Amino acid sequence: MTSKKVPTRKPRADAEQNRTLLLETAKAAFTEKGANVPLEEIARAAGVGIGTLYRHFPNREALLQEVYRDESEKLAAAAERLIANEEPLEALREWLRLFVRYFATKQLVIGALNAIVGPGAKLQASAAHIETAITTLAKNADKNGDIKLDVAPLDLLRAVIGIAAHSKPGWEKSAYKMVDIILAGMARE
Amino acid sequence: MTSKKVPTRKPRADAEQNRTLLLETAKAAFTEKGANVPLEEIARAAGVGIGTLYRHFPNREALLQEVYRDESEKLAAAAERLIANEEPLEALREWLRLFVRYFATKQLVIGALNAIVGPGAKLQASAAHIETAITTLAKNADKNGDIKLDVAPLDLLRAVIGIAAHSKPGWEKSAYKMVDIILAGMARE
DNA sequence: GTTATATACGGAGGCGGCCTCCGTTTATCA
DNA sequence: TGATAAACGGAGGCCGCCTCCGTATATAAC
Repeated sequence: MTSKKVPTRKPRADAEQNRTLLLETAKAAFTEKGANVPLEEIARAAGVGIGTLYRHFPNREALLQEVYRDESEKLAAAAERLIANEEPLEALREWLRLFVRYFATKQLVIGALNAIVGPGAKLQASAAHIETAITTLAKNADKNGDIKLDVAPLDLLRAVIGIAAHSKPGWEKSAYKMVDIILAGMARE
Repeated sequence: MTSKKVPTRKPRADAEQNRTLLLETAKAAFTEKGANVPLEEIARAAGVGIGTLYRHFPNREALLQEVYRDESEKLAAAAERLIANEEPLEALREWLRLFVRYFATKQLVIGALNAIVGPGAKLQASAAHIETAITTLAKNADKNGDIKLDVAPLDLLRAVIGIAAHSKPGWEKSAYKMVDIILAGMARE
């Protein structure tokens, strides 16, 4: 009972084109104007009807997830690389900085992060990647005796995001410092 | 050039009544349903027109500010008391916990906090109280050599709020832990 | 090529929230 | 008991979300 009938024919070319086009347009729009751009504006900019946008992405979160799927995958990959090549604690620290940087250079902030780290997040695609990454890194550092992990790994991100969400201009600096503070605070003496 | 003509007569009684009524209603509504309740719903619940609500409070933030002015003042008072009676570091820690508790028991979270700690916050009433409180406490602990204060005091709140904003059920626990972690991380060894 | 049909398109329109504007009502004061 | 400033209320404009469905078209079978 997986897929009813499968007399399906090949997905239409125009559909796939539009999908891609929408993703590109959306990415630009999110970067430029933040995660709350009216979806209708994105559709217009892409030259398609609003209905088409919604057919491809049932809601804003879905669109955000897809748009930042790349980034999430890169972050996930970075996590693996760091774990392989660095001391656990430094791996964790470096990854957190990477996280900050990724979302500093995009105007990603709040909206998108809600999709990833928020309460409702259906742990899909990007969300899952991010959560796996931070969890692995944190547990790794914990097992290695570097830190005492007595908060949920995601809470580390949440704290950092708190900074991102509220300070406007150069919040990365503050976020970096917060990373160091938090790691220092979790260190086993 | 302070106040043009002052042939002003006494503010009308019904106006003041409505204002108070609105504040009470709003507080209940915010507590029950979070900071995003439709303002029209509040107006309706208070039995006044939407116009009246907007005349008294030009926007949602203004309303939130007023509603939580009490709490802010209490927090400010607590800060003074703690500074007078506790070791600087413990004063800071205790106040941060108080902060968490205050906003845990109301459904305050996100929306309201944006008004206080967010980028646009016009540093009005409550916002000013809170900022003064945390700044004083932090600097106090810094001068006493307990911590090395190399982030903006408000960033401490922001990190904690980050937790509040994303974890649903018992986020206070996590927030408490984060407070301890952060303070430990800022400790001078 | 033609044709049948599943697939995709577009945008009108319903809904709901924000906020303004202004005609009506009313408390205050002389 | 007016005259008048103050306050009220809610209709309506605007905007964004999202759905629905009539229309257009790429695909595949012939």
